[in-house]
Amino acid sequence: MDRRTATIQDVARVAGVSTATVSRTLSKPAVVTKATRDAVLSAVAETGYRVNTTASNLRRQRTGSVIVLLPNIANPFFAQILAGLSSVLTPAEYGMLIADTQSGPDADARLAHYLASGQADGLVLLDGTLSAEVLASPARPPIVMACEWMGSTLPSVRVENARGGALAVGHLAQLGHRRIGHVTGPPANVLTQTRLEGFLSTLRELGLPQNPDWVLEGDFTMDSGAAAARAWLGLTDRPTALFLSSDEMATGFIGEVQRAGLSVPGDVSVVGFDNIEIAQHLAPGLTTIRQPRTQIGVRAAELLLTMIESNSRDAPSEIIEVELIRRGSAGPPPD
Amino acid sequence: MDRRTATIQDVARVAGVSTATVSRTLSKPAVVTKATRDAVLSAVAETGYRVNTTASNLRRQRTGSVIVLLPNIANPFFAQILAGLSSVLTPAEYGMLIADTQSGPDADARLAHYLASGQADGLVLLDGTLSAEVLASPARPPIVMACEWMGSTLPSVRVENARGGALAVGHLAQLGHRRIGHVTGPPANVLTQTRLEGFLSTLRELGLPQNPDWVLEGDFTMDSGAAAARAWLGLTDRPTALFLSSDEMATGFIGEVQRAGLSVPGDVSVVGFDNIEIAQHLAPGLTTIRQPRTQIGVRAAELLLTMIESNSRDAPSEIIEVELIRRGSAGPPPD
DNA sequence: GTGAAAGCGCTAACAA
DNA sequence: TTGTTAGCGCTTTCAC
Repeated sequence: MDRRTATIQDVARVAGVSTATVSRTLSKPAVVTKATRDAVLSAVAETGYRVNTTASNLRRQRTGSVIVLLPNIANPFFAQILAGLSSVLTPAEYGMLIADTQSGPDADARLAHYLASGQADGLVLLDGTLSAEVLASPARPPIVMACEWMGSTLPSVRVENARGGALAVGHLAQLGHRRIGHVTGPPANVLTQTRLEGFLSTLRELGLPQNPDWVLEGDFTMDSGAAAARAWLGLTDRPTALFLSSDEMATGFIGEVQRAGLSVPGDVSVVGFDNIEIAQHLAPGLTTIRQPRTQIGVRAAELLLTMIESNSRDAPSEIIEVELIRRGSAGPPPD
Repeated sequence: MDRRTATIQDVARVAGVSTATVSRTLSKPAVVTKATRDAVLSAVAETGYRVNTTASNLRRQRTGSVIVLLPNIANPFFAQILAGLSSVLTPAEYGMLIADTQSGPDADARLAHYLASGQADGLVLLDGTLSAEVLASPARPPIVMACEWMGSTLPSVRVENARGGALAVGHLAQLGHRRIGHVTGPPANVLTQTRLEGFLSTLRELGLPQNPDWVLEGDFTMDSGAAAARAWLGLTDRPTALFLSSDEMATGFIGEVQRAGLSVPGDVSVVGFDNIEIAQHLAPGLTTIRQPRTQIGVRAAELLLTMIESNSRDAPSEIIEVELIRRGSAGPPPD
């Protein structure tokens, strides 16, 4: 019993055919006669043969993998998109290589590296802060954006972020709020911009006041939500409701407000964004804008595979809808 | 300007040397003269050459990637271990391939497949429910377990799970509780077993009552924590404190208890396990057992790389310490 | 210190 | 339908 794994040569010898026939049998079984197919398959079983992916890839001038570039794997938000990506890529026999842009120093350089390296048949970008020039690379593989990106014309799977902001404000206004504030994500992030836009334009449409003091800066984390709560507590002229650009921030916000002895929604109404798992387990439940993250991953992967297989660098972008989820954290304003 | 990327041949031609010299210059620069090294490096710059990893791997009989087998990428718990793994594997030029055992039907078969496929230089297992026999595979690559696994003798990075259970019970007992319950993870899971053991043995040591009605079954999710809360509410003879085998469950539990109009820790004290991010943002903050997940990933990756590079199938296992984090969710029992 | 040459294991023309 | 053959791009002896 040999320690080394069997090669296609071994199978060919055992089956009494050429290596080409073995290869054919495995990749397009219809093209060989049943007799040879049976012989080959039993030789495969006997030898325990598995194709050597590396050799196959080299010969076929492909890599069999897709690189996913994201800011932070540990963020549950991305983790769920990854799950969606994986559910499509794995069955299609593509490996998913994950590159964390936060772990290294220069994210742009990393991207440039991956573009040039030829280490992947395609790229999925989940980081909206990368610089666009990098993509000028001449022989780059197909790329799909799974987030918004200012001024990019790349094929993308995007969520109706502006509409999410609009839904949030609309809901709060309908509950009777007129003094509505916002906690943003990190300023450089496009999601931040778009949700803020939806927020502001809806205030305008509804004729509600726009007070710059009521727009607080966050960075999507729970910590920054808690900080926003402290800032809100310190305002002399507090808004009665807040739309926060992520559920994580909303969670941190609510916790801090409650620890200060105030009540949600009694003293302040809160609407988040994402509908992460915890939203329904908080007390009160978190009213939020649902964005289907697994689906974003699934569609992005499908788009990318289409591009890879048709050897195209372009594909129709896709918009994924958001939805308001009503729970207990938003109610009528205090009299 | 050619569309195709430059090969080692192109570099050799431009530099006026052989391909062997180019290869040497790039892998062990010390072995060539400064003159040739300079010529080669400038030719590399000029042509924009990058080594073709696939070809290199084929020639060197390696794959350059590590497979990580886990139950569910979307789980933030695993996501953080992945971050740790990635922070070691990426700089070492290993790709990290992620295989989700939940997405396919037969996890054991998947594992067997990966073991035999030769698609990776090493494996990291994060799934404690896989069957041990599968590992009998003859020519398998190095494997590291980053979780406990009944009866396995594989090199592993483990956490002091039993001690965690003991710390939780000890803390609650010290606060004055004598009626202490437990919410477990899924029964098949080894973590479940070990934490339960720590829980039970400490009750015994401290002479506290062991009531089977006070041990509720969960599955680590927030939903199951909420369900446990409903079960607890339905008990005629309620424990005054609970140790839950995950922070997610504790979060779901607290939310549901609060929605029922009761208070934590006023009516019931809660201790979780993990110290996930939200623990400090709940109101009250969640008292819990900290396990350093990123570090688990880091150590597992380091262990695996050592094994790969020394071509060994064995390595000393490692235990990572846990720690009690005191916050507000555990207090004295109600009189 | 450097070059020539032999493959790693596979697939896809092309020929038979 | 099947076999022959020529590489994919690289690394590594083995000579010099």
